[in-house]
Amino acid sequence: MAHGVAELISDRIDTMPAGERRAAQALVANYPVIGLKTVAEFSQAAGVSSPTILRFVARLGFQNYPEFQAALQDELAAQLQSPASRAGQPQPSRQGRTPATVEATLENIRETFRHVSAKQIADIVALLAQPKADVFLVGGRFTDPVARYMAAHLTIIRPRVQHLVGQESNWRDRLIDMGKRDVVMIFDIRRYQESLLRFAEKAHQRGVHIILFTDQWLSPIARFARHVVAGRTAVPSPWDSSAALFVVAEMLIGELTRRLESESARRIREMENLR
Amino acid sequence: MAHGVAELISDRIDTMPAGERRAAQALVANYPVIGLKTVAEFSQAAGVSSPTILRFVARLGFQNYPEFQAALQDELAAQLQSPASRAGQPQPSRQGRTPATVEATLENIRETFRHVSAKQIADIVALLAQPKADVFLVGGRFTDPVARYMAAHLTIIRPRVQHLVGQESNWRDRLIDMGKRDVVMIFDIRRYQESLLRFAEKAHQRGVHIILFTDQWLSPIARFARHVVAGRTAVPSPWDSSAALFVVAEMLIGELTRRLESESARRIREMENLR
DNA sequence: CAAGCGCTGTATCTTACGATACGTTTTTTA
DNA sequence: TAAAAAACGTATCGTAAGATACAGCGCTTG
Repeated sequence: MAHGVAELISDRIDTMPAGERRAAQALVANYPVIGLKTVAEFSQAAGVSSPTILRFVARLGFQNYPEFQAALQDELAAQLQSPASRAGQPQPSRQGRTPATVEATLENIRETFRHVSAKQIADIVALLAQPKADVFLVGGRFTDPVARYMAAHLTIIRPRVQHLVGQESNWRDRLIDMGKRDVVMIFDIRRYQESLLRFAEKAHQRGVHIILFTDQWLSPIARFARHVVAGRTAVPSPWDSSAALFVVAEMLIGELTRRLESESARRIREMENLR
Repeated sequence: MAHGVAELISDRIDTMPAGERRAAQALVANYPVIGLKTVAEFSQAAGVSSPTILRFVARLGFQNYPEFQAALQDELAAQLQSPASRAGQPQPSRQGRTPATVEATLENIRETFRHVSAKQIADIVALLAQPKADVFLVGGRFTDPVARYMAAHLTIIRPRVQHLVGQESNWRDRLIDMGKRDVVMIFDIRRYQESLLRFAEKAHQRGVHIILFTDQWLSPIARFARHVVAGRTAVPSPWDSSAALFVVAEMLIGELTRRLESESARRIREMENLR
């Protein structure tokens, strides 16, 4: 039983009363910096009183607060001196602690962006920046939340954003509103959904710009798409990972916000006023 | 002229008298841990007297010793969050190709998992693995899609999963179904939503296990939560990033699936038959 | 070599930080 | 449901830690 403070906490957090557990969680969330501050600051960050902090460190086995801080400092000193934490080398220690799926996800994100060119990003952002274009978003069974996430942000920085929800028939009815200068963003990873393919084909026939977010094996919708972003989805798990597409979505939101800076800033200000 | 303390020192060390220079060297030698200790300890380690230490920090431009320590702590907090900036040098390799927000997101994910213990994951998975427990998910303005994503998967591998949608009043009506052995998963990052807090408080009063997914500054809901997962959300963008929480969600889904392997496999097979 | 200036340490003071006693509220158990 | 136990926060206290005044010493310079 090593005496790393963090390990002490995860060992004993179950036996702690509510207030002390809050202290523990606050410390873990910003480990270890909060513990180096004064009791008053620590207690405020954790939302409890000073005595609760002191009872917390006492429960961890320390005689007093300075002793607790000394332990954190020693730990920190050891950590900063070990060359392992330098460079970008993968930490040997905590491999196995982090599930393999997370490691794979990180690599998926990196690999995804290796295959997305700056020009492609610029082109997509340019499409989305057109103020007169209507923008529609739709996704599949597991990817629709990503579409929803993107829609939630887009709605704020520009007008005419619609997330298509519910049944396929609902989407189809919206086709009537789509024209040549409009944009549809479709999220579709395997197993690819027939309904999305049918919808994409009809949208394509109306001349809409289709931006497809799919996996590396490319949904058949790629056939109709103006832009295709292929995210890596494979992880050692029964499920595919949509994390790479999620990060792509966030990145596009950020880039578009920058591009529309002046206009969206004004728009956001107006929104605040309406509250 | 950034005010990194280390840079300040190397800038001004030449203009310092002998005693203060010894202080500077001692600090640089075990940077920054010595500076976090008391003036007395610092002075002893440097082999000078206390007032010399105080004159030293005054020369660096700090009004008093606590202010100096606060600067070190802030620096440390920033450093621990993005080891990329370790040596102080900017990233050499892939600048320009990958947007900075993506790099930050990758680091956020890594850092998030650095603060999540294996035990905590196991505990949460154990809660979610109870077949008789009802599981509810709810999120805020931008995080609700993450809750939805998780719900979409959970629904498949276990029964009694419900995503709470729509108005706050809708959620409240579901409180009636929640009991001591049930679980509520809440996603809440700043700006924290009052409505979620109110809901969490009432759920807590009913004895429900609350699992909170928040940012590193901890939503006030942490007060009521049995488990708190603090994801890093800061990116160089006007928006916060929920990607780390998204990856946490995927990881939990994967772990739970493994845990429920036999049962969920049977369940999935039955589902296939129903198509 | 002597005089002046500046740096440093000792001693003292003051503040604010950690510790604790106690009353109130909450939770648990009979 | 009531009684007992535990936990939490408020208010207060003692002390340790940072700040300062001042004297001694060394170093530089004329």
